[in-house]
Amino acid sequence: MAERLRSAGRREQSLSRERIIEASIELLDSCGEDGLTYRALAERLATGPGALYWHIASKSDLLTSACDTMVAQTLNALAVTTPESTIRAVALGIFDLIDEHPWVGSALTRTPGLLSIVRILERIGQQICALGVPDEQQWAAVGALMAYILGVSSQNAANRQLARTQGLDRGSFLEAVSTAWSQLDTKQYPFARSMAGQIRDHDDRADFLAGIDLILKGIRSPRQP
Amino acid sequence: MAERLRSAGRREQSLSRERIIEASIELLDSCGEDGLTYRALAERLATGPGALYWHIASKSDLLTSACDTMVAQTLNALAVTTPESTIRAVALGIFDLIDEHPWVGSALTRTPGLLSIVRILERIGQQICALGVPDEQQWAAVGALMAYILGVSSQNAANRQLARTQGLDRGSFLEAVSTAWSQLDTKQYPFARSMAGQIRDHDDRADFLAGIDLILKGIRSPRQP
DNA sequence: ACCTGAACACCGTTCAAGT
DNA sequence: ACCTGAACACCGTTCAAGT
Repeated sequence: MAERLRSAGRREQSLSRERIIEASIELLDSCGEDGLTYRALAERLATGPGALYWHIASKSDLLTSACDTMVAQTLNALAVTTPESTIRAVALGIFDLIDEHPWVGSALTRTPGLLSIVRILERIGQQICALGVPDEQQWAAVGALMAYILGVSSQNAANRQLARTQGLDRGSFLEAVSTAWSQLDTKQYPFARSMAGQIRDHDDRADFLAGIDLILKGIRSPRQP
Repeated sequence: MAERLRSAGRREQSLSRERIIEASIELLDSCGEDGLTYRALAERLATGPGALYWHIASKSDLLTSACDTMVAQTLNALAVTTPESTIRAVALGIFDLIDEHPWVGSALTRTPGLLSIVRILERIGQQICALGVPDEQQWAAVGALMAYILGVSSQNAANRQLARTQGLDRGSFLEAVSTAWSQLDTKQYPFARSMAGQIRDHDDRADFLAGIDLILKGIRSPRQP
């Protein structure tokens, strides 16, 4: 990646890839995923939509880059300690990132091969190696953790977004889900019904970590008997 | 400007929710997620876009219903045997469903609270109960499995879609990813580099099942020492 | 009740024309 | 090299008007 001049002291910044991505993140945070349009972005940057195409290849490029900026920031802020607690820290870091910026979740799950994905995978992979997991089991271990982290985080983000769409806060939303589940047919949905109560009071973050520990336990435990 | 040459196929059945969903599934399968538009759907059904709104509330409703139809079909086709092998069967059933119909993956992960999600959760939950998992661990166990199944399946579907976008078959796509990873910076990405070789030859389905077994192992193993 | 199709209010993206 | 803004080819959705 060729570096450009970093003398950013100018008062009126001219358009640049960085500035566009920065404005995109602001727009995504304030208006959600649907709020990011070239027209709104152009207005915010006091330019025309066509100008953006000089710096950004497409909307997908824009979303991907914005997402990668956030992920890189998050990962850089983490301290590295023991392997297992580092894995937990990475997991929680991504969970919180997506919780606060739901659009990161969909960007992350929609486009594979993303640099962001490799960044996260690398962090976790190094810890899996440090744990002494045999070579041939490393891929499965990292794959399971990646899928779980991205899967739960995105699901959580989607939940919040759905709640916001319906104008509910977290409590009322869970209450509504709980009620809906408790009214399911007893014969067809006994398990979902039995979970209805737990849904209402559960702590997303704690449950998320419990799942991570479950997978770590599977990774740690001896080979299948 | 373009004259309509297509003699609209006569409509033998009158419009109905079921017929619209059926046609949507055909369209989604043949043209992908972006191929489902009200205009294309209306043409296929020899009607106008407005007519569809009499039966379907919105596009989101349409996608959700199409997704639910597929999931219900898939789950109904599964035989129930022992708890663990039933969980594996559900997991593989969803994996294959999403592999063959990638749009199901994004519909499933985008909209939570979906009936489809409850259907899958119920099937898995019943098996978790049958395994004798203590009440207070059931939610974490089911949550981990759900997240893993939906996460990996959707990631896999996204990969295939990306490959198709670039006009590559599965082999060439994995080859490309493998090459990209092997060219990453050694200092920054040692783990991803070391996985580059394995990526090329790996079997998605086998890896997916390996992850399921990893989680099942975690569920089975005794409480944290 | 159900269908029609034009119209509305948007999109992402392109491109001749400017500086 | 970089920016402008009108224009193109689409969207989902609505609605007066038909049967």
